[in-house]
Amino acid sequence: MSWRKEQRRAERGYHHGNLKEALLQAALDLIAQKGPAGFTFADAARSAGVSPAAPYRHFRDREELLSSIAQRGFEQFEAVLTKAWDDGRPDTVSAFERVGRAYLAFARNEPAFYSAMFESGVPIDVNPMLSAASERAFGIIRAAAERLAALTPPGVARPPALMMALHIWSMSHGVASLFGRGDAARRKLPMSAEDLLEAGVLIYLRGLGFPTERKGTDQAGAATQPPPPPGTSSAASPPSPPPGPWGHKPAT
Amino acid sequence: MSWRKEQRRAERGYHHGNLKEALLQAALDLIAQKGPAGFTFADAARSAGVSPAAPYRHFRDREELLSSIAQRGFEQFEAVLTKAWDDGRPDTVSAFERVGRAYLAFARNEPAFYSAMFESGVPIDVNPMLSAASERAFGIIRAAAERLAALTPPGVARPPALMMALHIWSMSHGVASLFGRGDAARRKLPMSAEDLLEAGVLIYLRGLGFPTERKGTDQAGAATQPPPPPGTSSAASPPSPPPGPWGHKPAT
DNA sequence: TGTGAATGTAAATAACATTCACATACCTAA
DNA sequence: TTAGGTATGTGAATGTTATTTACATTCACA
Repeated sequence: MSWRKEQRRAERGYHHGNLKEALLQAALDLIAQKGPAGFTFADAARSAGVSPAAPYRHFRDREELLSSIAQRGFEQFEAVLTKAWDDGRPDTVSAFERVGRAYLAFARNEPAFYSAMFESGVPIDVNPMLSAASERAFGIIRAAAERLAALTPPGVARPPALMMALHIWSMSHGVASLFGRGDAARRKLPMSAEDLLEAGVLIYLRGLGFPTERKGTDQAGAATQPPPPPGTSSAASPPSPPPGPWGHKPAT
Repeated sequence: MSWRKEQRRAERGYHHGNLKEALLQAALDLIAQKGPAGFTFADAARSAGVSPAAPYRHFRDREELLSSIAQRGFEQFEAVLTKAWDDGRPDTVSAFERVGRAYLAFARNEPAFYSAMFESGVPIDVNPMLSAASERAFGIIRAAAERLAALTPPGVARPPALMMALHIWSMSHGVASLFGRGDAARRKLPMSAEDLLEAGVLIYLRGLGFPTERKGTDQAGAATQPPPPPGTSSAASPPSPPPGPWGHKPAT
């Protein structure tokens, strides 16, 4: 009985009542603390106040628990991205950038989910439910890219929308993975990960022919406006340097 | 003695003679097979034909072994990138793209090193040797970005060279991590990771004002190849499609 | 050749994943 | 209401791993 943490019999009899949920939550907490590798099945059981064997009634093994967490993560991720995309309102480009920020915010706010999803070594294509959830989440990015692709100015080479989506995903994941989380593998940055990603996406979009000039702080430029050519040279003589995407706020 | 694999006493007496190297190599093989999480200290010892306690004479613990591998990985990585960069020959842009391909090739050819470096959960800033090696490797990308920054056409807003380097690194890592390796976390792609990254980098460079159809704007020797001309539209289908940024070779 | 340092071994401890026989609680059909 | 089936949790096992400790062997070298 030494494993029984704080649970009293009065509170929880022989049956836990909601063990599956409790285990998922406990695992999430443990991953947040010690990374996806550091989490142990036995620890999750301990947190939930059950014997080390109890979890096997709900998950085939440790990996299935991890896989379940990853799946939930993708579901929440999809919801977050969907909300950020907001079907392209108020305009495609600014909504697209908002998706990028939402991506990073998710990685930062839910590091446990993010690790489980992308860094836990769980194979996605083995579990159909998991890969479906992953596909749905990526579908948001892809849908946004499709809309963006339809707006690329003529006269500019345009990659397939899928490829654009993959580029954005790759850069987002790269930034999140290398610089985005506070805990593990921290690398010092002279800027915030958010600023880094935003600037990268803006440059990328400019490479696709989108006008990405910003005025003042951070409102959206309309994507349908006539292209004001990208900013004046920063090397020229700017009396008031354009507040481009690469400001220099201190990193977190 | 059951752990003694195939080693004969005649070959290796009481002392192994080169255990540290053997352990590093064994660990590398194990990581390549089963991922950085799947590798066990005991297994490495078994592979080397020594007792489970022997490795502790050479590494404080399992993590130090992993850390050593990551450090070596960064050293090899630096060498590879240095060679690819070739000090910007024959011209800065094509050399830059070659660095991108070399990045991906390293991730693909040395998945064990790459995992140890970026996905093993080893904290970089704890070990000074490790973080120094990491910095040196990134220094190559940064140096390349500096040179590139000096060439950005006037009239285009330009981010700091460091930021450019971080963008390229992020996209490279994102592509490598999400799509680059054959074994773990495989995601199906309608193109090769190499093509994906190359196209992404080209678009990014275009966003910085670089002409991606190579003409004598600022470079001495264009890249010996006819430019990957971004066709005006993906709808256009030339009779012999050039190996443009977004070709469609089947993924591996 | 003797000695200390380096290197390897064996045994022990503790934690973990996983399985299995068994215990207990819940649920439903008679 | 109750008997039995099912879901859920327990305890005790097995086998593996990380890590430590006391001890053994070999090497380098004075």
